[in-house]
Amino acid sequence: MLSKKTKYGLKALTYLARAEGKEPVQIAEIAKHENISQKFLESILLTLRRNGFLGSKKGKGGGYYLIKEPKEIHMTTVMRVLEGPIAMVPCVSLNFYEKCDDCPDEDSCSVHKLMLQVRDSALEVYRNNTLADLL
Amino acid sequence: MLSKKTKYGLKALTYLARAEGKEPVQIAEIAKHENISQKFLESILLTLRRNGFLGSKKGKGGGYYLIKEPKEIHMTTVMRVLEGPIAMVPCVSLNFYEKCDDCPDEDSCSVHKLMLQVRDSALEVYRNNTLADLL
DNA sequence: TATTATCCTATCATTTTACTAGGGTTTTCA
DNA sequence: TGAAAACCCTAGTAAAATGATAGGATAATA
Repeated sequence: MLSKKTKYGLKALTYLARAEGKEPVQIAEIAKHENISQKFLESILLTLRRNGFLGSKKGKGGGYYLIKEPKEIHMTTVMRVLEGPIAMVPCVSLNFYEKCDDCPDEDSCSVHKLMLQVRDSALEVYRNNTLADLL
Repeated sequence: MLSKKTKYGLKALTYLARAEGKEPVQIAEIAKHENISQKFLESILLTLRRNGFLGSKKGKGGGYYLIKEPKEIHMTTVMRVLEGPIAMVPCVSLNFYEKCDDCPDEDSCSVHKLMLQVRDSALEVYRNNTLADLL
């Protein structure tokens, strides 16, 4: 299941992309429009800022804004930051690889075989989508 | 993340497929070979039996066995039984559809748009794989 | 009838998730 | 200059899911 964190993060990014070129957008405004708990959204926007997706401005008239063009924001990176590994098992993860404790041989493991395909198909989707594609 | 339940279930099915044609296989044997907690595996095999994948025999010489040919066991059904919905959000689920509380309009929802593609790509993989393909 | 092995329910510890609390800090603007 | 606006940051917490265990009931076999 997609976590709410990721879901809300994607919605916030979309909202900001639609408001692009204008003034910074306040957390409260996004939270209200997208029906998200404001405090929770605050923490999500914070991680998006720390990971280079958003800029922010403090004080009155402040808020958040995209620091890249929507077409430069790839879903692979968004998903990895918000949701974590794209692979469903660590032993097929490109960026978070880990060997299974139990499994002695990956090559003969049926789970490995299947999840490799699932990972590749998900990656293809994420690679083919930027924020601009979701507007 | 793939749950251990699904992972172990897949491994058990694979094990049984490789032992096909022979006598029923005992839980203990599968648990040992695949490094799975026996009691946990017991409950998994039980749900696989209840969902029509396995047959069982009690008493001495008993155990579990496949009741279909490996090539008749599709990953879509296995995944749905063990892991639940294939979709990452209920609003794009074919078999477990649910409307989102927050989202007023699915057609304009960026999350919906993206997750629809992810679901389709995962489905394609699962549809193209039977248990026989994983051996 | 003793042994083997599945069947079944309940419980439990751990982890993750989704969220809340409660301030601190910076900027703006009257 | 000072009050209000808005982001910054850490910590905590309730609920749910997960992974596993306990303990016996039932059925088949020899």
